[in-house]
Amino acid sequence: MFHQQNPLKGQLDNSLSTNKEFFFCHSCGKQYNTQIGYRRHLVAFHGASAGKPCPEDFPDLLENVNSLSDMPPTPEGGITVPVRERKYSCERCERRFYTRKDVRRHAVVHTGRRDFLCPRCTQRFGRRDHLTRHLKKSHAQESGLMTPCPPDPPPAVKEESGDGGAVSKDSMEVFPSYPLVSHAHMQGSLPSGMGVGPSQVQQQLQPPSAPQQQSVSNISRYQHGFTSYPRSDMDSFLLDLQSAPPPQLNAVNSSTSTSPQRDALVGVTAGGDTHLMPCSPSLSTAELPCSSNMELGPLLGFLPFSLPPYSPHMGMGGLVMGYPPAATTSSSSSSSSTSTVLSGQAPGTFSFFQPPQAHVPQGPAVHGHSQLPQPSSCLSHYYQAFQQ
DNA sequence: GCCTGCCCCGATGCATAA
DNA sequence: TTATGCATCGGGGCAGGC
Repeated sequence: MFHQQNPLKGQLDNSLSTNKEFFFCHSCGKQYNTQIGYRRHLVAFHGASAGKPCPEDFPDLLENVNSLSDMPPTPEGGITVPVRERKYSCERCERRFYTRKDVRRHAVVHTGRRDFLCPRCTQRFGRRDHLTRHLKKSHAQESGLMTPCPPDPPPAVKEESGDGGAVSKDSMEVFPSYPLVSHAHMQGSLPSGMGVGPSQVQQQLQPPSAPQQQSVSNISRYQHGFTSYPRSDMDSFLLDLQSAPPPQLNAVNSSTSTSPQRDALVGVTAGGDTHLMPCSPSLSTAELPCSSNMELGPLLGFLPFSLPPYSPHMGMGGLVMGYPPAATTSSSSSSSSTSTVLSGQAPGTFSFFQPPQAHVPQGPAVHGHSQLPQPSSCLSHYYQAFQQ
């Protein structure tokens, strides 16, 4: 808790390293690997909820709490807050912040936009730094595997180099190819940033693309202890894929395809009767193509199967770059992978429309988001970023 | 001064082992 | 069922570049 600020800091700093430190409860002798666990223990057993985790050990807790309080200074309230004015307020919620940066960043809460897509999984983030952190924490190993393929363990699938922008220098260093582009669009719009946890997103997302991009070793990691893909979901999905009729060519050929994104996925395996899971766990790493000849862009193109589309109304407005529905259909039915589209090699597939009109490709409706506009595909996070 | 990236911190939700 | 671990979310702060 706060009481452990100083010692904690060092511990947290080490949290990402191999040096595990522990949080010891002096009251009951329990030991925890994480600060969170320790704090929850305090709350549960030592009345920390009242603001007194372990009073005997940490008398300065309340003081720290006060100093960290988000409440405005209340002269009579006894909360001693540094006299600093929150000059910048949010237009939508009256909340105030110290800097404009904070206001902009806060806007994501209202827009629900998650423009920062993890190239390794379907996770999306509203903030660049969160994505960066996610990459470092959750995909660090994969990034390590991007170095010249070691014979053993099996190499990871390297991301196809997209023409998308990098999310950050850091991210680029870790993931030189960063196909962020184009999907940000759809992501954007989770119903609302508020109350939409990762798992909720996952429930809307078909969980697949991540494993498709994972090495075998990494897949196991996703299946275990990785909240982004509940194991049950992943298992069922894999079963689904394996039991499903091979390529949805019929879907491709027919306009009844339920999901353009799915079509896009089919495009990945276009021409063959390969399954939708080219990189499924069953795929030996020897079969994993090198990044240089593997197009993974399409894998990302289908991500938000049933996600509520990006809503320009919820966003900051401005141009939205995307596929017109028709173009989406045609491109998806084309034998060429959508990566060409994503890489902008398919002139005419992109269009600007402002805002996306209401021709909603009615896939399975996402409950509770009927008010949201349709999927306006392919909005580069850059575009969105510029809108801010 | 502003913007951006990064980090820290607390809160919270989900998954899982006991 | 509960306790715990892990991940994300959101706000604050700092440093560096422009």
